[in-house]
Amino acid sequence: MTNRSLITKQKLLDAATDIIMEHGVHHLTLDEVAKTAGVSKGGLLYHYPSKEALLTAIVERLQTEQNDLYESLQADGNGPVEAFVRLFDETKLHPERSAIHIDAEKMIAFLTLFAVDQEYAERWKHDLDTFFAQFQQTSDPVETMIIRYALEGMMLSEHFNVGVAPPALKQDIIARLIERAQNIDSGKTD
Amino acid sequence: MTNRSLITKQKLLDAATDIIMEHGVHHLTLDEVAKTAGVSKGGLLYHYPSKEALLTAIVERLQTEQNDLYESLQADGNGPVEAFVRLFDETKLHPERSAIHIDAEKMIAFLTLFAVDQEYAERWKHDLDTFFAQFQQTSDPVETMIIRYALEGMMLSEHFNVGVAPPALKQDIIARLIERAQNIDSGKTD
DNA sequence: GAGAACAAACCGTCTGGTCGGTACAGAAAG
DNA sequence: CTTTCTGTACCGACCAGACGGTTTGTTCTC
Repeated sequence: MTNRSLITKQKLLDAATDIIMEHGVHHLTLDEVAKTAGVSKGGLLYHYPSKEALLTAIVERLQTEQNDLYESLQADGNGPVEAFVRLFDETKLHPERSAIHIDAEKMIAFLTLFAVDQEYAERWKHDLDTFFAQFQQTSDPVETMIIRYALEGMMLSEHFNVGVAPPALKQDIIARLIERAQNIDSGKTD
Repeated sequence: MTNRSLITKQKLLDAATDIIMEHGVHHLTLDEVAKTAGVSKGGLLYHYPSKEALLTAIVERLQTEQNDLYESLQADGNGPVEAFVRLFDETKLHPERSAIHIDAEKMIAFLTLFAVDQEYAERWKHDLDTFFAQFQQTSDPVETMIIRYALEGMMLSEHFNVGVAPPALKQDIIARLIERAQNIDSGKTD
């Protein structure tokens, strides 16, 4: 795996992610990905021998990026629940770390792939299950799950631009979620 | 529109919804819908002259079903926010009203269609925006939005069966959401 | 029997994937 | 130093199947 090869692969994954985000999976064709990445179709299939391999690579990159960010947020002193909340507002908090930043929109790409084919969901189900299992071990599992669900619903709404909250309200929502997350992390049962 | 025709149309919409729910949009082909509904492809296209017409009909049915249920919940004495929460737990609350019941899973079909093609989202964006606008007019817009987002995130999780809460925990979550919804509807600012 | 409701063969396009070939960088050979 | 060889990276024409939609014909209902 030379450096050149690695760059091309990144370009392809970026292109594919962009297409999903901007136009929806329906437009995610091999020709379109290759064109967007500035690579020929043959070049694409040289690196990712099938569409499924490409999709797998997308999700795997999202997975590791998110995990890295989550761990760095915890290393910064955030509790597990608060770190999760800040995952969704990372852009504004640490713009300098944008290289490893996976924003809420990218996670949508994840969910979108799931929606297209249920079999996809099965493949990463275990990883996600173990990740979310910790949220049932906090000082207030009910509130923790509400926070988690709220964040996921929020990014859903934002992505499809349906019934979105005005920026000011959104800030208040995040603030309240962070406040509650801190309470949970510090063991207060409210 | 004879009675026979109406039954066939319902069968087709049911089949299409089922396919989306169980296998994902990728498997939603005209042949598959026709086969599942026990109708020929020609029969399908007689009623819905294009795939887009079929998809439109699906979403429109979901829209009206949900609106009907929401209004009947409000007529039962639930406040606007509480009614929205109960929308997601309707099966257990009013099993006898299952005919007009639109459960969380069906709403996923909605979102799934959006995921496939962003252009789809535009078509119903206005309707949804006006529906959700009322949630910013409650006694506690921040909490109202959190409740709404939480419910949407919850059905997302349930549908993809990813990191789902055990039944007992889920009950507690719904209970707490209803409690808060009642507070909001009754004007308590917490 | 007339129109509505449906069946089934058929067609054109789109798209995932194949395949033979090219460009080029470096190693090996002379 | 020049030539030859080799493997990586990439190109683009082409193919086969899938899928949306058409057309033509048949059956059911009134």
